[in-house]
Amino acid sequence: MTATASRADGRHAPRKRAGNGAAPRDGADDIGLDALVGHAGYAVRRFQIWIFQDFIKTLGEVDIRPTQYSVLTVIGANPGLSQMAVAKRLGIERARLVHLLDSLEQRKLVKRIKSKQDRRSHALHLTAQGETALTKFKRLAAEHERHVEAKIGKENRAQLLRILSGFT
Amino acid sequence: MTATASRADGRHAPRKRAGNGAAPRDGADDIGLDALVGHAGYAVRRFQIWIFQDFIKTLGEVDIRPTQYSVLTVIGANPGLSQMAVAKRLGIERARLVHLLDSLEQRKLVKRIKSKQDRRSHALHLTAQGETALTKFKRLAAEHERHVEAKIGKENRAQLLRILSGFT
DNA sequence: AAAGATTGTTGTTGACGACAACAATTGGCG
DNA sequence: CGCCAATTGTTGTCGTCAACAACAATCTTT
Repeated sequence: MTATASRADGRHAPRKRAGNGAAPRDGADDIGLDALVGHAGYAVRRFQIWIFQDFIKTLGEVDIRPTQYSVLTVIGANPGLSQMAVAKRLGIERARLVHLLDSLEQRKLVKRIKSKQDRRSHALHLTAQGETALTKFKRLAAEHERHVEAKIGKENRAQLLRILSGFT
Repeated sequence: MTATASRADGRHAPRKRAGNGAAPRDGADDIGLDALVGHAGYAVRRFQIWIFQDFIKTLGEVDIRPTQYSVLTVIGANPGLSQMAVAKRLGIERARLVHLLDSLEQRKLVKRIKSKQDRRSHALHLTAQGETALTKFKRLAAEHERHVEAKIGKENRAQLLRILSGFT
């Protein structure tokens, strides 16, 4: 055999100080992402993780997660909606919404009222407690939104909302 | 009971044709999101769902998901990294990376080579098969990226990448 | 050499999306 | 009218993913 480190699989070395083939580099700081940078999905994923974590932390004192907040907001703005309508509007599976509403109803924030027009469906309403609570949630959500501004800049946040306005 | 649909909880109607209190509106088209619009997190979540679904579909023929793609890309660009380094760089739990690598190793795309410097860690490399496969994956990923451009516009995509460049 | 930290691994928990099946009810159509 | 298809809420399963906790093997520090 030749002296050139076998490589029985017969491929060219990946053009980047691949070296001996068993030398782990740690650091994790100077690692190039190369092709990964330039992928919109990757950037969006990382940002979405950050933004959700900040939301969860900022609304941690009231124990409200982003999805719960969106449900409460939609019901608050459109009382009487059916579960199907809420699910469709928010892009949530109606099966998933069942559990979300179970939780929110247990916490006395939401009521399911049996509709008389369509006895299959429920008309969703905020309770009195739910409305006052939502006011507080909105205040905390606004605080979270300010964190976003502080992170990416007021101008950039506005641009972001404009660019993604088609997905709401 | 009176004719006014009880409302024993005694609250004012939430200012929007709440009406009888048990009238579900369907449609799901003309539902106002009100406060939800204007939340960066909501727009980003919806967009992220869309973009991932397109990625999964576009790379469906090769059965590669976004996270798998990111792992392959980083390893391909930085051969010899340890699992810890990859996990830290991509913001993945090292526990999660174990399963990801199990899968990729079964498919002969990645090799775990026991390091001689630090016998706790593994040096990660693409196999020959993995390198040629990654080339194809990148071509499909570029196609996916063109879908994104078609969806939000070339200019907006560039702006998005610029705004979120701090999260890569 | 002993104590503490790191690496890979296994396991659990909980949120979440995707599906499938089901009972009750409604609506369409012959 | 009566029957069949569709809709609504519900329950359940499966797979992905983040967050922890615990552990053995190994390194590092003292």
